[in-house]
Amino acid sequence: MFMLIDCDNFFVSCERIFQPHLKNIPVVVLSNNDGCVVSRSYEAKALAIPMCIPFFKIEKFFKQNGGVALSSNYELYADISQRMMSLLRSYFTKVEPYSIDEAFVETSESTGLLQMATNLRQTILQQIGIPVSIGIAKSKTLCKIAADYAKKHDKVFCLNDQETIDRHLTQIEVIDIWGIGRHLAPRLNYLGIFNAYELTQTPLKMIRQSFGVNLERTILELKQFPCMEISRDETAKSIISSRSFESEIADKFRLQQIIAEFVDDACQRLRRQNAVARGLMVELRTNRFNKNVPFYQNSRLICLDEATSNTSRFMSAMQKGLEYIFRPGLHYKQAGVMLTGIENRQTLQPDLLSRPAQNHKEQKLMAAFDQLNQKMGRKTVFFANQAAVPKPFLKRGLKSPRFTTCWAELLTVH
DNA sequence: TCTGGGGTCCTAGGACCC
DNA sequence: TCTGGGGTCCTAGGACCC
Repeated sequence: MFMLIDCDNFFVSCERIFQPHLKNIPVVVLSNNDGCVVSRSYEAKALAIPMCIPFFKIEKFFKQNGGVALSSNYELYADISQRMMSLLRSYFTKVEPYSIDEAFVETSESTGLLQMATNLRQTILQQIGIPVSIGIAKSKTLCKIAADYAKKHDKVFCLNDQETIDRHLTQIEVIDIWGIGRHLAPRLNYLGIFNAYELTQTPLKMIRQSFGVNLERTILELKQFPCMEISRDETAKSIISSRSFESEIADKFRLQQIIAEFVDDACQRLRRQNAVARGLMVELRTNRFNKNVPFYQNSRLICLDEATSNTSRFMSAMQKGLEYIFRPGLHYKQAGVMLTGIENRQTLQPDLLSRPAQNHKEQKLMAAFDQLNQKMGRKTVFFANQAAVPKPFLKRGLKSPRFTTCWAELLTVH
């Protein structure tokens, strides 16, 4: 059996751990640049604040109704998430963190699961301080449906008896099924398929032919035939670091300095996973909401001769890629980099022409680099194409302190 | 005025091989 | 007029997720 542990209103719940005065009032957390609403308390949902709405569109209404908005504090959320994942790992051997606020677990137990989940929920609430909902079923897709139901009712729900499943599936519109989005749903509706039960009654052969293997799997999962395992692959397949800017940037040098920060960030994350990457893609975008000038978006993938985690190799690749895609005169609103072709260092197939001694030296250099920055503080050492004191390019005026990851911002009790 | 930042997987099509 | 059959690998783009 699978269980899905899904945090309730995760970002808002994280903020409430250290700021109890935020309880029982409407709270939203905003995306970078305080752009869009990305997490809502139940009180905010009751005000009919939609997910992902640009904040400026509802700011006035929200504040008039006593709402509090916060900039996103990803360091805090990531730390709380890690605590929850490690708690789950202490109870289950098969744990798959699916997103920052969700994890699938697998258990060989088949009875007493509802009680187990209820206890787990209590433990997480007590030890981490986050309320969760738990769905239990024979497949991940059914777990998703069970967890959605749990969220609205008793916080823990098990879908394992065929009659209950069929009854539930008739209530679920196809758009609300995990794996069916805004493009597939209308196509299914056109064929007269509106709810999840109707979908399970559709011939698989036709689905496979017209919609591909993913939808076929989804249907099998709805019929209690698990098609997705718990993934234990800890190494990411790609690492992205990208941002929109508060205001547009036309200056190449400034842009290059900012993208260097993204490269540094992505490479640090790469090394934390004990992995190496073969390529770097750099991307630029102008403002897609500005109707007065044409939208420009371009990216370039630079492949390295050999997989590495040495930041300087990726810095050169970035500079090279930027030359291809930078157009003078344009005003850029967003930039980013992506590391691709990532492999774990342990299982890496070495290059025939590689120079082990050189690689070893580079590896030691980066280890020293990371250690210095860890011990002495961020940016103690940095690359020459980065700014010593980066000029901020993000709007984040409503951010809470990094209560758990920064000594200077610890919670103080008066 | 103001509009996020991550990820995964699959498929189609092109270039190439014998 | 008519032009095989079997592959691999890579990339771009699309669909989905949170």
